[in-house]
Amino acid sequence: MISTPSTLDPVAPHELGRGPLARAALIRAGVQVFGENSLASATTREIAQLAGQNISAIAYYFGNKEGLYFAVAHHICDTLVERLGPLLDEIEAQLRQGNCEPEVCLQLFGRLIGASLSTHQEMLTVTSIVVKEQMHPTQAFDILYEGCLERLHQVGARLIEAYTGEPPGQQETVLRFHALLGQSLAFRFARETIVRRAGWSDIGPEQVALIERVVTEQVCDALRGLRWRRQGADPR
Amino acid sequence: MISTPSTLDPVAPHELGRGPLARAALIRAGVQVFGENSLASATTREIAQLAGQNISAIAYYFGNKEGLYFAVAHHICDTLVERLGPLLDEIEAQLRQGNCEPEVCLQLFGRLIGASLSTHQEMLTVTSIVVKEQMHPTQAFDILYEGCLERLHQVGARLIEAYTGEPPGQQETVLRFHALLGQSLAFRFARETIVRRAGWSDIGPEQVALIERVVTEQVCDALRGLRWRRQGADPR
DNA sequence: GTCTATAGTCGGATAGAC
DNA sequence: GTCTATCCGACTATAGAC
Repeated sequence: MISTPSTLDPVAPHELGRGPLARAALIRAGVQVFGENSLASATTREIAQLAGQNISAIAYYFGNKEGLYFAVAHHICDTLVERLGPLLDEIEAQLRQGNCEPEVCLQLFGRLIGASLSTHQEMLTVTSIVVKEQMHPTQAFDILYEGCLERLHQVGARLIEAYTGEPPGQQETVLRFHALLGQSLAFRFARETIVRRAGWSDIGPEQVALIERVVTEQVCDALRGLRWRRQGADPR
Repeated sequence: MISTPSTLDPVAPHELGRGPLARAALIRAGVQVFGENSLASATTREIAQLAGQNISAIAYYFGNKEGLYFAVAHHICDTLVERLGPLLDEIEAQLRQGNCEPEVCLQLFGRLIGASLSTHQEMLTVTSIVVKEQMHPTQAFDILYEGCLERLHQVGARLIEAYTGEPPGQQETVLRFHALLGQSLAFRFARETIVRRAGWSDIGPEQVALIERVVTEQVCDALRGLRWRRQGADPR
């Protein structure tokens, strides 16, 4: 069980002035509270209290609750870009080189899928917000999609093309990547089901390692099967 | 876009008395409203209006809002069992027979994964409720899990065991099924992302057919790869 | 910039008539 | 069983002191 403190640790004082510091604290508390509640049912009172700020600070810095919500969406993008950006850069560099060895492609693909597995506490609440936006998109989804989801999908699809030799830009490839990524996302979107079925009390590092092995194997098998069918060459 | 009527069609009078009829109308409206909102932010006023019932009827039939929510969870179970039950029965019958041909296993598995793809309007709102329970389980998750999710997973895992010859009851097999099912669920849990990436305006029958083809192919390739590795026999 | 006080709204639940 | 009226708590947003 996660103990939810009534106030978060103060934001690390990276030489932020008191104003920006209050802003950051509110955003951090916003991630937490919007993760556990919907935009409508989250209360500014709780967010302010968790951030150790006055309620009116929300109006002052973000206009209103919705404004804070959008700021939270931007912060989530920053978090995801920070986490996935370097890997995406690396993959794009490889793709630009042109001649990407099949084994290298598979390995990069595995890392890409694996990187989407993270189950750190902050990632869990972030996931919760992203899922809500997937099911009932608001303007915040535009922020998430244009800020990180789109690029992740583009790079993933291009990696599939590089590995299988499919012509670029096919819709089918987009679907393929979405489905393969789903193998990984299932452990975040349908967390409780797998926790119960596997008899776990939590998804910790051991569990992540297990999941990663299984998912990587299945993803690679699926891609190998596709490549074999397209190129008639068994890569095993 | 889906136009949401301010009142649902009256519940088909399957010889229900007026009391049970009001009950059914409230549950149906509850699915709708709890699908679009969280338990906390859904309002009994809206549910009652959509059901064409008086607000007090909720207290009368279900005690309070939470009671209605649990009744909705039971109704979702009934819906899912109705949709998946016959297929699960068929698969279990095959498994009991013992000697299940590999091709038959794969075909059944494909149907199982495909059946989880449904994107009918009612299924979409049901999905929304299930996802919320996955991320923040309440007592309603017990109802969903014990009422249908568990059996779906058990049958799926046993089908994998029958196909690959894995020893029964391995945790790894549970993870495998969860991940493979994720390929299908991704199109319901992360609907908006694929809609945008593919440039669709909706996920209609054509789109479902495309998805089903891709997902089935990838699922079968993953299972074939596993079987080959376990049994050293290339099934192609 | 930060805080208190409060206006104005809304929703769940209940009492009690019919 | 069904309905109206209402109580009471909780919320957002704002006005304005400091």
